[in-house]
Amino acid sequence: MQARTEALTPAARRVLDAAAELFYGRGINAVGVDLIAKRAGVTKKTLYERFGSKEALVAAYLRERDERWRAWLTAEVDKSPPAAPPADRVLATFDALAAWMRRENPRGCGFVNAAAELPDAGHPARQVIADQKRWLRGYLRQLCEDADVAAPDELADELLLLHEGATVLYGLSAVADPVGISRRMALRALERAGAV
Amino acid sequence: MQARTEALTPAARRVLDAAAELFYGRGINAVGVDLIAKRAGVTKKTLYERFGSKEALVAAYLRERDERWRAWLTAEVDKSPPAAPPADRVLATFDALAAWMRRENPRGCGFVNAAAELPDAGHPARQVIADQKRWLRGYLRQLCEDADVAAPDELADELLLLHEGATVLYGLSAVADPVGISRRMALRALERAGAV
DNA sequence: ACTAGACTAAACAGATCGGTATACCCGTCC
DNA sequence: GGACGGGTATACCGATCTGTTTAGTCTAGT
Repeated sequence: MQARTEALTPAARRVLDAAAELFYGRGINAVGVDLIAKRAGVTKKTLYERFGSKEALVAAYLRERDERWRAWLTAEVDKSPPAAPPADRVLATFDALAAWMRRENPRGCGFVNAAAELPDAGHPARQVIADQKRWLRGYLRQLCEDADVAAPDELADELLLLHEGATVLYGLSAVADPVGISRRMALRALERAGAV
Repeated sequence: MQARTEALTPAARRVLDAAAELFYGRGINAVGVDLIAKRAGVTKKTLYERFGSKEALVAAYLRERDERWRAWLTAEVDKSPPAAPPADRVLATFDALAAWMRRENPRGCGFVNAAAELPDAGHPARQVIADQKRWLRGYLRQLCEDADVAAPDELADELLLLHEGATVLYGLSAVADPVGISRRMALRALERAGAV
């Protein structure tokens, strides 16, 4: 019922994989549990025994997506050489974002898309979405502090806004290289804050 | 069938109003035509005679929302006194955005939300969404040119990204004053471009 | 050998989906 | 006064929605 990401049964694993692909690719409300079960090679009974409800499955999908994104982002940031200036780590978040978009985010941020489809404040997925954005802002703020900028809170807000703006424009194919634009603006913000 | 905004039948007018409120408030896929017809005090027959299909109704909803936004934005920008520096007109777009969000965009950009729900590239609404973003970028670019900045295209990209970033963060309630953050960054970008 | 857990197969609710059909009412314009 | 357009009311279509039920199989651990 709880279905933590660790220790999923094989069938539950396939359900979550199928759900992730379908929810992200077609939208949450446009995908029924029958289709998910079929794609996973699983009966609805199993799906409901493992996840309890569609709502909970949606939340599990977002939770795992969040975990993957955090792991990817921190790993990419930690690749920058220790000798490099700490501001490079901030810029690395934009390079990580660009690669992430190319690889698994062509339709824009899964969390923003989910929020668009789930207006009900009581939906369990809303909590996951809020956590995701809060974590990212906290992470950016920490990087700013490490770079010894004057006002880390303000800069973190700006960087978060640049991340989100780039992601949504990427999904809309409205401009050629939204992440490049964001990175350029982030660099200027860092310079202004005396971090580079 | 085409249902242009001008010259709508009284019943069609009520249908479009009801559809706008429901589509924006609950999401497009979560709202059925039966509910829209009921809310409008209209039969489904009338709805289908006026709009032809749900797809077309969705497109009409977005088209009208776009018209309202354009009218609002240009009117607000044109309020800035003619004697003021042209860069003020660029900043005025952020003040207009802030007021718009407060008044009728609490759930974020209706176009971004719609795009999240309509992955099918052939959906008639996709065209409306693309047009909306293209128009906004063109408008921002024109304001930049009027302000005699060095690279109006680059600046327009940046401003568009700030608009979108602010809108999505507003919808997620992730930071306190996203439009304020955007406006602040826009001002710096204008200064750097020599427009102020 | 027994059992608990993970699973399949298939039918069944009751509601709602987008869309269509039939039949009728009423005001306006010619 | 007759045609016509805009509208109502109601029923229907097949498909799909989330979720449940009954019945039974297979496998791993003790």
